[in-house]
Amino acid sequence: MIIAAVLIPLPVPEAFDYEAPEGLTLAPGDHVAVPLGPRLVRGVVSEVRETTGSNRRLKAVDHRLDDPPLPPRTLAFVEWAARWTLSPPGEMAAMAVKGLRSPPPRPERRVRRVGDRVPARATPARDAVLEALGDKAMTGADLARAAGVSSGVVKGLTDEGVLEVIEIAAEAGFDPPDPGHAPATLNADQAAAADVLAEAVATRAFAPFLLDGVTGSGKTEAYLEAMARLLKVEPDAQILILLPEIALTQAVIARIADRFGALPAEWHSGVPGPRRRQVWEAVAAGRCNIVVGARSALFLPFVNLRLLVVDEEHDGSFKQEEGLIYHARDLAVARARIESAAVVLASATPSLETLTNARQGRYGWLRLSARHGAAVMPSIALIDLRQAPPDPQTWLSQPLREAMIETLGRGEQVLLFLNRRGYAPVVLCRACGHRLTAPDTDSWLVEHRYTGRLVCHLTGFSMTKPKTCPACGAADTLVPVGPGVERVEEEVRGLFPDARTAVFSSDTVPDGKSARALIETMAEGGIDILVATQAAAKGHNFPRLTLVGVVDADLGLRGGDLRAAERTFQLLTQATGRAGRADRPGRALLQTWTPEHPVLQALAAGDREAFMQTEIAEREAASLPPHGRLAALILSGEKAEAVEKAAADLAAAIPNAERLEVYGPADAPLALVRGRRRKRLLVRADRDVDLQAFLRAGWRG
DNA sequence: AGCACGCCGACT
DNA sequence: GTCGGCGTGCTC
Repeated sequence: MIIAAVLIPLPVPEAFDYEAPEGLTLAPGDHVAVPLGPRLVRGVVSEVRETTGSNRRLKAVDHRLDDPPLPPRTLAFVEWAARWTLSPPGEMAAMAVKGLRSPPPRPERRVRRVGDRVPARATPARDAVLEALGDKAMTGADLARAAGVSSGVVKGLTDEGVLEVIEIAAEAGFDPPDPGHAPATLNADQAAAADVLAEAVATRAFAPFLLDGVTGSGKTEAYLEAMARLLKVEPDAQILILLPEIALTQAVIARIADRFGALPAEWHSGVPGPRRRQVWEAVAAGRCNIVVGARSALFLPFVNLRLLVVDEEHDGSFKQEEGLIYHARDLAVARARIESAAVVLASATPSLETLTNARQGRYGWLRLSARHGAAVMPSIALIDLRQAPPDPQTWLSQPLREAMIETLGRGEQVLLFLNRRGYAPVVLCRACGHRLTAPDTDSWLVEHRYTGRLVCHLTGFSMTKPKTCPACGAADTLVPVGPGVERVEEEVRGLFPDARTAVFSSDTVPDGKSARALIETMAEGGIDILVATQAAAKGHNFPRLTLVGVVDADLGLRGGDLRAAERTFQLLTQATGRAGRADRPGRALLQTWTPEHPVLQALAAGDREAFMQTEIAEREAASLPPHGRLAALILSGEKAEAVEKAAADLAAAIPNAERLEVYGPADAPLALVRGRRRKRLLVRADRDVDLQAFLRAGWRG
């Protein structure tokens, strides 16, 4: 009997076995419909094997589906990723075939002339239609518009048999890229990096790289050149470029279109379903060479994947934290290994993990030192707020204000960076000290003045600001505490009433279109002072921007997160890197209450290496990642005591084995979400311990 | 994830 | 006396 193991989109730990019915030949990667309880579900065959007699009665596969099968290496990657992330393999497989959920785009209906048939009765309107159409094929609507008549005339001619309707498959849009279309001139560093990459790709062996270069050093040109060389020799090669956010895809797509004279495929949650199917099928058929996408593009069915690029590899958005939990940067490296491909992790501020891999020689290290063109790195200085405190209820110190005056006086632009949306992060009652929080969640309500509401940034809950304190009932005692971008903008308007100011945050710029509009206005000099969150920190070039003021450089350093220092360093490097990109020197001023902090010292000195060294040494001393492994187990439930007990029982049940410790339970970072109490355990293990295997065994036992 | 079975309140 | 609430548990 032939048995097919089938991955089903269920939270079960393994594939289900089904009997392959007589006459149905199945292979791994095939899509099948299988009976599950009372219904039929879609699944992917992961394995086919022969057995003699079974100890268990198996149901039979119902039928095979007509979709292009998952290529063997894609399937291998899916199964590996499920094991690595401790996820149900069927759910990983479902993620890889998500693109097949919608039908392909509807074919376009066009009309054309049937032979030389003429209408029985000619009218001026009909003549105009036939004139406008000629021997082309057009959509009915276009034709009516071109002829200046109503669509009824076209329909009449069609009904009479003078015109016929034909269906044309919607534009597939996967033109082959032309590696020679518009080659860029590279500097020595870029050329060297492209050389190494191109050679590595040509060997068809797994080859991971860190592409390390400051903002503006031309990382993109370097990897585009490597892509061009690959495509020149192997026009069938496939390349995947992963970006941390959808907002960045348009810029990269434009660069690729310029360089290769053809649009790459785009893949992320914003792409409509029918188009997704088209891309999926084209990738599976090898008809599509370049894909630009967000993390889920990692699961596309490439058949000849030769190069992966993870741009801004340090970016936290690569980590998917809802539903299936995975880190796209880590999985990209795994996929490259399985595909025997090259993978490039590109960043101006690499993650400690990647930097450690480069230092220890596991990854090739490609360094781009020069900033492209004549621009120099901005000079960075700290403003010690203890020496120059802002006035009460204001946030800009005297030195920063003076620098703004100078900059504006030269007709240049200022960016004030504060990674905090809204007007004020906290609302307090002056009478009783009560802090307003969202219902069933212990996160603060953030005041937003533009919308006049109090908003929970975690759940999206919002309410109008109450007149009286919900705790003590006092009237008009609720006061905003601390600054958000809106409040800084208010201060700026007071200080510089004649300057044109704008706020850039996910509230003022909710979608890609408005973001592009605001970025364009800024780039053209239509804004003097931009107050922005991290939404504006990356990837944009403002030629007249010469001063970046960081309102609260200490913000990210509070709280005991493992990566707080690293993230702050990366974010502030990005933000300060906005200053002075063209021919004008830029400078950055960081307001801080703790100028002695190593992160701020390293930023001021422009010494990434020193900071990373210290940080790596600290992690090493504590055997924390990347020198050890760390897993967080979060338990949540309605009743606080029950969750606490379960967490304590679990902690006690985990043996404190050799080279492995359990910390906690303690309150999880979001201790109360939607009425559910959350507790967290941390499991730390040495680097060579198979933490996944340990955890997998743990929750079965 | 569905969709079952399984024990306790208001209805033809 | 039944219809139905959603609480556990299984699906090859």
